[in-house]
Amino acid sequence: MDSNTSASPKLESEASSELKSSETQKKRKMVEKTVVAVRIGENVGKLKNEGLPSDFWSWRKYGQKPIKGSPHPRGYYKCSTSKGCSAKKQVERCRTDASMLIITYTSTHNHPCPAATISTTNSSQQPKESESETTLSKEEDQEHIEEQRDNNNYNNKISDEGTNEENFHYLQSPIRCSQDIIIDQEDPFKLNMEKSHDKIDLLLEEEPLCYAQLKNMSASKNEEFDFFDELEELPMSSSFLHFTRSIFSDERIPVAPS
DNA sequence: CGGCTTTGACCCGCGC
DNA sequence: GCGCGGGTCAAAGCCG
Repeated sequence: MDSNTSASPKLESEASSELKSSETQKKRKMVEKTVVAVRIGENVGKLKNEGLPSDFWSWRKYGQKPIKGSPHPRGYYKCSTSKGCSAKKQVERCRTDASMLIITYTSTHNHPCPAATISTTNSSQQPKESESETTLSKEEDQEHIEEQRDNNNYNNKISDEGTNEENFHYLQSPIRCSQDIIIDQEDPFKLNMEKSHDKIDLLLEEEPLCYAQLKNMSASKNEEFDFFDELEELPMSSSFLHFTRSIFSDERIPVAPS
């Protein structure tokens, strides 16, 4: 009887909403979250979404909301690569550092990475946005370096491996780093892809590595909150991993003057 | 014409 | 029980 609100145009959707709601509710508590911090810097405004890095997937914005305590609104994106894909991500700017993007991935893709597909088709050609393995070599190298640096400088990973069933692994924030991108992430997608596509594994070959490293670090999680202090946000439990060269691979900024 | 972004409204969970 | 904040939907407009 509470459906009294027939005045609402959403009544109809309510029915379907119900389903959705139920799922949403559940998800709200148990969703897999992957938090990625990305430094955008001058890329801002250059890229599609305010410098929002485009990963392997294509996303469609379905909402935006101002977040209390944050001067910047949070954008909500759904994976538009595949119709049935329930993967989502939230993009917001770091409260303390506007040049920092905090991307939170939720749910997993139920389809192979488009980049991978392309790769499979044209192993020598890669999508612009998704950096190519070839390029990866370089970036990978850098990333590794950065990662190591991270490991060295910050063995403070916040993760409580196991604190949440979500498998969050918190990494430190890059703000201090000289590099532009930093990330953290759990890799639900990866796992998914790995299972289905071998090639994808190639693209992400370094990810698992980082992951392992991170895991290692996590073992020595000590003053993880140190970097938290820097961010002062990200109260959510998540995992900081590294992410993507993909993002700015195109516009990435040279960090080390090798 | 199709897809994407924008924006306002609605719904739900959580804290007080 | 109420209010707040966050997340999602859907219509309208814009762009390629």
